[in-house]
Amino acid sequence: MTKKPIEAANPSAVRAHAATRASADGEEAPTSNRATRAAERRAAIVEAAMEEFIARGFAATRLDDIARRAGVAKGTIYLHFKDKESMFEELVRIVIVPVVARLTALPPPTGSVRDLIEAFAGNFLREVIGTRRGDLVRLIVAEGPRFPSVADFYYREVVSRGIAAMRALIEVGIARGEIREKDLARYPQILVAPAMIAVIWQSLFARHSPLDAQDMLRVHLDLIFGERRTT
Amino acid sequence: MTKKPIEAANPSAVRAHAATRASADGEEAPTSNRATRAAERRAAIVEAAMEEFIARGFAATRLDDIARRAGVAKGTIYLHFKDKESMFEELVRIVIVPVVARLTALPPPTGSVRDLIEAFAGNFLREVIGTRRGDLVRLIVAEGPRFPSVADFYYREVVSRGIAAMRALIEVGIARGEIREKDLARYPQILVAPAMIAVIWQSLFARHSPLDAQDMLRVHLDLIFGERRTT
DNA sequence: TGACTATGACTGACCAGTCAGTCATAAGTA
DNA sequence: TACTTATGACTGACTGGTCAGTCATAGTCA
Repeated sequence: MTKKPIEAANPSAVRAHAATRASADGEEAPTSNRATRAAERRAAIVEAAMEEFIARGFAATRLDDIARRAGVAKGTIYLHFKDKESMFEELVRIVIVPVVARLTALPPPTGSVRDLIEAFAGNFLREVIGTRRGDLVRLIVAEGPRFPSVADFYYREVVSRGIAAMRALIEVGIARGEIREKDLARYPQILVAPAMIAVIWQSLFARHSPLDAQDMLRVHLDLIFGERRTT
Repeated sequence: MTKKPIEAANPSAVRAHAATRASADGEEAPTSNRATRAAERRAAIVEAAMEEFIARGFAATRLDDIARRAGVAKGTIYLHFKDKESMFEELVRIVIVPVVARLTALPPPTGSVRDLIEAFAGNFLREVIGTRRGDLVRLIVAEGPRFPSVADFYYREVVSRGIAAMRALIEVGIARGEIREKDLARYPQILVAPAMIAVIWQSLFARHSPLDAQDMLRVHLDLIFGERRTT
């Protein structure tokens, strides 16, 4: 059943193997510690899986491709993840959580609400819009209906928190007289909408007509807070 | 190769056949005209395909399922469409075109810019948000990167036209003094963003927390045009 | 050496696309 | 009109290829 003779007669298999290891990434030092190695491989798999899922979507992604890209055999994937589905679900968690953590680590509440929101938007711009992470958001929108657990997770960890945080900020803004439109507190989605549109625009239409997300967000904040004094 | 004897001995084949025809849809009158029949079937296939593609995405949709849902044999699909991919592409065209046609058939330009935009938003709300068509938009966002032709079509027929139309309206609004924020004309996306968010929200998060899209759009227009006199 | 980790050939399920055959209807004929 | 022949729309069993997941074997570390 196995092809031992052929393999024995074909040392290139070993060479190819070693080559894969070495060439997968230029940096990979042969870390001795076992746990470290495992963690590195897991990270490589996650990275590769994200690339593939973003590029092809869940159903069309082949585990063979993920394995090849990660410089790992297919079986290895199954040492880290139960199956394709749970790999996708874990992947989303693994990638989203640190982003949320970084974004919610807001600077101390100094200055105006507008400054606060501007700082937040700046982070979002840097961390999400036009990055691999932005593509992940699009992927969640795409696969959400087929992965209720992913949609639930995303709603719970990102959307509901984000909405709540924005609502709190808006309420402060209204109390301080920075924001006129009182009903805005009922729809924090309006505050966030252009940022989401920017994310989607960058992955779908950037090559038709590029979008200056930063400038657009500025205009949007002008709309909400009134024109800014030209600082 | 053929199973003539078996079929001859098995009249159920004929019965099954007739049954399929009759039971496919309760309404199907035995239209006599051949061309009419063909058109009906094509429509049934398109309808079924849309349901399946929306529910499962392109890659995970089985043509067998589309055929069953349309009450048609798989082979029949290939009489109408070249293959799965071009079926998907044509499908998007077939469904999008009439919607655009209806939405761009604007009422005569009476009244304020705000009234115009409100009428448009009302149509959009009725025609797209929370409907099967809205799900199709989500599907385009999802599959766009893998179907450049679909993304291109959508950009050309829907996005660029929509943006241009909105920009024109905004410019009139600015000229007439209805809209303060002059820079808005540079980013008509901001005007449209909450509507898009509503579409996506309804397909992903409606069950977590329903969204009153109509009210939200009203608030957003208040933001742009200023509070409305309580008519 | 013994336990743990990694490999990749293999299996079986699944599915897009095909095509030989059927049959309702249209066209032709008397 | 009534009867025969031609057409092509429609069917669904079948094929070839693909791919998730398995597992016997090989390699590695402590």
